[in-house]
Amino acid sequence: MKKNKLFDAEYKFMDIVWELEPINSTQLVKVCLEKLAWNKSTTYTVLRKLAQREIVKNENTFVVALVKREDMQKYECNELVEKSFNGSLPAFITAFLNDKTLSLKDAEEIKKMIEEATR
Amino acid sequence: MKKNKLFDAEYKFMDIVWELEPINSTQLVKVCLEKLAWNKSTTYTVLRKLAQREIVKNENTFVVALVKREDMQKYECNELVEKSFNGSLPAFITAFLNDKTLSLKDAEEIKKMIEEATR
DNA sequence: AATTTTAGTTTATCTCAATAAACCTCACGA
DNA sequence: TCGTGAGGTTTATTGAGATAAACTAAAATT
Repeated sequence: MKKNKLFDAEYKFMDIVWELEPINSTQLVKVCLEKLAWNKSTTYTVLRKLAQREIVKNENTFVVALVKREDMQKYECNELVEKSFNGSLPAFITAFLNDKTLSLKDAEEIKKMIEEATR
Repeated sequence: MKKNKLFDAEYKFMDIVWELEPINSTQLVKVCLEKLAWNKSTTYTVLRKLAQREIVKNENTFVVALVKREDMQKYECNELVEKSFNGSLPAFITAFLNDKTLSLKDAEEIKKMIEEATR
């Protein structure tokens, strides 16, 4: 199992951590109950597993992400583009844009990014 | 479970089907043995499950994908961008390009796609 | 001091993905 | 006719994700 791969439940959990970190574990239990309908033990189990995988840390009852949202997003992007598109961003964009239209704003923004990333 | 979601093993199987379709099922068993080290029954099991989910069909011993590679890629793109980037292609590209450089060729290609998709 | 709360762990259960052995039927060739 | 191969299915097992009840110890509160 790849270290950074998050299963659906774990992703939902991390969404909460990323939004509220640093957060006291008892408070986290309350939020997970409210947002995910998880009982206390579920939360502690997921927390312990993710801590073992060094995705979060739980120190002095405070929970902090070791892998930040941006890092996880980057990982996911790369995994998908590598797996399904041979590492080709143009191929990804082709698939994504199929049948879609872009707003002028998004188009300008993307063009700017492309300029800046072009060597 | 979402109909189009492919687990790792299923994805590997579909890679083979997409590449070789239409393919006779006994031949498919041989290829899966060679490429994935699967025994015959594993292949027939995965095949049956995917047929039940209408991702492939197996008619008169010939196996054909009902969901083509392009369709699956499109689905995966959309799922990821929706799940992690609120549907925003620019946000996806920001995460993907982090620290990366693009070749001139890729940059031109992307710009062209962006122009064509802009309303 | 007794009780409650906090902050966990251990143990358990269910579902299902991943893989495959054993079994089955039919058709064809020796 | 018998054996083999094709083309499957049934039954089984293991691992792991998802969830949580029961248990535990320490700290805080009454």
